[in-house]
Amino acid sequence: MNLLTRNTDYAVRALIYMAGKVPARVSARDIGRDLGLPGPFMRKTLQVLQKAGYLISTKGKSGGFELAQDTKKIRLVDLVTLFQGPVSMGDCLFKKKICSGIKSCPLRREILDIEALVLERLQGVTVASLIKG
Amino acid sequence: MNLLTRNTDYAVRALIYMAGKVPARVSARDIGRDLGLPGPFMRKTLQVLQKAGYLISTKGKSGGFELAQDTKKIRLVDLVTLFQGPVSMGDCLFKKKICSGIKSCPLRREILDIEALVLERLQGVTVASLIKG
DNA sequence: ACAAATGATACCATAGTGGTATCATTCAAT
DNA sequence: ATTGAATGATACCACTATGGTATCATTTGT
Repeated sequence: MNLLTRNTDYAVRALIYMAGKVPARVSARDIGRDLGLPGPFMRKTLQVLQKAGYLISTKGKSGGFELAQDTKKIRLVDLVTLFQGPVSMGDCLFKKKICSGIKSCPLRREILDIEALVLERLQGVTVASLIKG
Repeated sequence: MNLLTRNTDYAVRALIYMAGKVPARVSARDIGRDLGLPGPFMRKTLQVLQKAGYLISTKGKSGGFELAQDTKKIRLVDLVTLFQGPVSMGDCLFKKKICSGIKSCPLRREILDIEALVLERLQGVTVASLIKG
């Protein structure tokens, strides 16, 4: 079990990296090289971040990516959601009709409780707080 | 993301089912039928529980499975571990040498904190507490 | 014109998961 | 003794998510 996938992990690391970068604009290739991560995959990840509004991209020679938002506003929970879908830890119970008759399945309630805990924690973490921490 | 896999989920449901069963001995087939779950898969799951010491199995006609332990002693965290491996949410960071230089990677610390929370909760839940709840 | 960068896809390999099938073995009932 | 019903132990299959590569088009500074 893994709370973060590589995708999310790489995104966070890239954002932290970019926050301390002057000049702001960096290419995916360079980030990949500096962080020791596969360049093409990093690029795909950055494109997702761009589409989501976290980055501004510039095409052409000497192009690249730069932060579009204050790192205080980029929450870990949103990055997880972006790359891994909504944070829900009890999907299987809904899709299958196992619990159909039982309104308050104790197992499901327990899982949802834990999910709420995790969610709360993830909401409190931002890229900025990670840099400070 | 899912905290429990089907395997674990089925195991928990089967254990709850068996706890309220008289006579104690039930066949995998019957459990599957009564819970609306695939029989052969249920059987495989029960065999894992048996090997782990949670169930006693009896072969032959009118054989089946029965609880080998007090439901108070069967913790959810142990079932998760049994079917899904140790509860650790930050594996990727260790295997890859991303964090190698940085001793106290803030992202990793955050994930480990959350992991500890989840672990604590899972340790507090038993089959017995699920039945009561 | 050219090189370097992103945009957008398509593609591939691998692993985990859910599930089925098969054969051997045991045991109760007849 | 024979038979049927059950587990023990595997082997196998299908599907999906994930990590990662490759390709072609487009943009842009030099």
